[in-house]
Amino acid sequence: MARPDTPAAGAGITVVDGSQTRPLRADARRNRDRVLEAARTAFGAEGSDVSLDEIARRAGVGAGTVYRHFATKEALFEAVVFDRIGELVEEARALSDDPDPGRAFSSFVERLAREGALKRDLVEALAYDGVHLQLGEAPIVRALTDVLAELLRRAQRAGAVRSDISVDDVVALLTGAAYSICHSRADDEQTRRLLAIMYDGLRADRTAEDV
Amino acid sequence: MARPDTPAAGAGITVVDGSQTRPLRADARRNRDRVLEAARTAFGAEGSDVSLDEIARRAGVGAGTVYRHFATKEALFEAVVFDRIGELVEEARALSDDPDPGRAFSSFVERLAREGALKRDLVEALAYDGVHLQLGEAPIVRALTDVLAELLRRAQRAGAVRSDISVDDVVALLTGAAYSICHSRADDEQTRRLLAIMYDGLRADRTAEDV
DNA sequence: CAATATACGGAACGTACGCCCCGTTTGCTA
DNA sequence: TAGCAAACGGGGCGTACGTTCCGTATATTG
Repeated sequence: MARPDTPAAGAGITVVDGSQTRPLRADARRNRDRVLEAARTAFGAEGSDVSLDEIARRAGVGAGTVYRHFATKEALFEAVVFDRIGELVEEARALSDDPDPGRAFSSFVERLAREGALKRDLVEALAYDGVHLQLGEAPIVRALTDVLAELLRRAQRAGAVRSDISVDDVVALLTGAAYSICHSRADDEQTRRLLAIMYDGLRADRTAEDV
Repeated sequence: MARPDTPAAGAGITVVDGSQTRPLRADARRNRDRVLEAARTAFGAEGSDVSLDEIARRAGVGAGTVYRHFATKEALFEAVVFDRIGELVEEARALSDDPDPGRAFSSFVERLAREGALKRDLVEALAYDGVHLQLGEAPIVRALTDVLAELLRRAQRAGAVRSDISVDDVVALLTGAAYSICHSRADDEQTRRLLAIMYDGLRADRTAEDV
């Protein structure tokens, strides 16, 4: 992202929400969806440094239209990332009372890593949190952390995962795994191996005696 | 990096080498060293998107001076990264006939991960290879791969590291670990834990039966 | 110390990008 | 269908950055 020095003094622009005010006009609604979809694709494939003009072009709208729906490029990026995180949270919640906590944890770990490996924006958001963005405070991120913590705690209690690690460790590890997978253009076989290594490390019952 | 569309048609600029032609003038030599040192610090701490003007400023020279020694910003970046890789290769070679192959491998893995965690340029170079840069062909990178392969092979033969992984896997894993460590601003304790997890995964003698 | 090749600094150029403005178009309402 | 608020598009502004140019300064040589 570009870290603009001018903090984008928000003009009276229509913002994300949409409640309270009257519903969007039909074309506005349609264009907003198109922009979001184009942004999902672009940010997912190339990360946050796709230009806004490029996204507008792909969405088939003008740049001004994008700004009518999202106050800044960063707001658009956040909207995309929050969407993705929301989907993940939902999946994680569905797993959180699985009778096999070890399996529940491992399948979500794999899900998250694979999703990150495919969607650069996710990795960027998780990794650069606090540097370019400050999305750490967002409720949806909190929700992800919480549900992941729950999965981890249950897996640890069941003895499936080593007990000396925290949610932050898991997130850091997943971020790194996703990063390396998507940047090394790993094929399916290599992806499988990398995830296996990581997961073996996570469940090791011994504490680390060396390294 | 900025991926300039104009491929910087090299004017008759003094290039890295220095052999064959008469030695640099004293001030030129000094400035070149200053630039390299400033670039090491800047690229190491912030990655390749530090501006060239900023590097020149920190080195106490003008932008023109930088270009007299390095044809493009990318060339400067490469010079810094190659330097670092060269140092690592030297260290790896010193370990390559260690009587304990497992320890030799693990200590180099830790060394590389920690170095990457501290030097963003390294992670970037290793990860983005082929995307922004094409440093994969460089002899020094080849040398790193080779010596790492040797360390890995010996560790595997000694039964210290699982046998189903390749050098590429190790590099990808290390890149990811370094990335997550330096971006999550992990403290020493967390760094230790992440490396422990990774290394436990690497030495697991079982093959991955799940995930 | 004079002469000269070498190197220096920083102003200037071209480009890319985030963001805003405004004349024009379009969906909604009566 | 007429009138209007809402929305559109894309040209334009300011900035940042990579790179080049050139008038000036300095190390080197005899």
